[in-house]
Amino acid sequence: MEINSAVKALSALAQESRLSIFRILVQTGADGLSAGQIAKTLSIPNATLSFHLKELTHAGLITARQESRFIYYYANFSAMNELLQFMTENCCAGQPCDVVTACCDDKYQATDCLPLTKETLL
Amino acid sequence: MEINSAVKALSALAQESRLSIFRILVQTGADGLSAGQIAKTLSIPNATLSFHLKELTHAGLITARQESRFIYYYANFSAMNELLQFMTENCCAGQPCDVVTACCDDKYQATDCLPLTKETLL
DNA sequence: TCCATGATTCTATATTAATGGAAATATAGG
DNA sequence: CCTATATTTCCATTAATATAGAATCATGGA
Repeated sequence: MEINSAVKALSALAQESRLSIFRILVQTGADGLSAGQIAKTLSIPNATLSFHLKELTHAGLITARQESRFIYYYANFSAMNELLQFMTENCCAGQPCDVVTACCDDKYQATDCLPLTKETLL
Repeated sequence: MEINSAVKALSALAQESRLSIFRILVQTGADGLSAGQIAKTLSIPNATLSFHLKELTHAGLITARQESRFIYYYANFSAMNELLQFMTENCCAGQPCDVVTACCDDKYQATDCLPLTKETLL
């Protein structure tokens, strides 16, 4: 990841409404939520929400999928992981710790650190 | 962590100079760098750097330590970890993965996931 | 005390972003 | 085709942030 993409992503998240939107999408997972559901949940006027969704989309943090009249938005987990990795890259010059950042993305989970779920916890 | 702190931290990082400053401090670790060293490394005018250092400090992401005429700045790793955790909290409603975010902080490393360093790798 | 060095504050200018009502667009069902 | 619903775009207002030269403050050595 290059710094410009990271700045775009961080700018997108550096706003209360957008951070809230992103977090509920992270918590919702792959199915996502429609714009209307988000607007209702967070009590944000439609026009304002639309503006914020565009910002998050342009930053690559969320993706949209149309289903009939509804547009479902869902978090882009690999974008999030790339951002986390970028922020913590080469932490402490590699010593005495390595950085571990992973969320919902096989690519990261498999190579760096297996997540501790109820299933994998022995 | 509450959302206002997270927004402050993200706003602080959502700027190219500040993100660069933060990253080299993350990479430098506990010793940190003096304002002058940072200014020289990143070719940022003193007044501008001072402004950005204040922003990062107010956001809680870095801390300063005076040593004679020099002021050393260093990353606040627990603030960073709190932020990472806030962003990924309750990811996918806890299924099918758990979130792992940790950097240079025993509290996080010990409980969630041991870092894979040359020493701990087997 | 005087000077050099490191860092911050002051200040003015320039740039960018947030907000939400109203109008426009798109889809689906009757 | 007409209407209801879902969402976006347009727009004007308001507010916040970035930049860096010059002045100021703080520390330590001669």
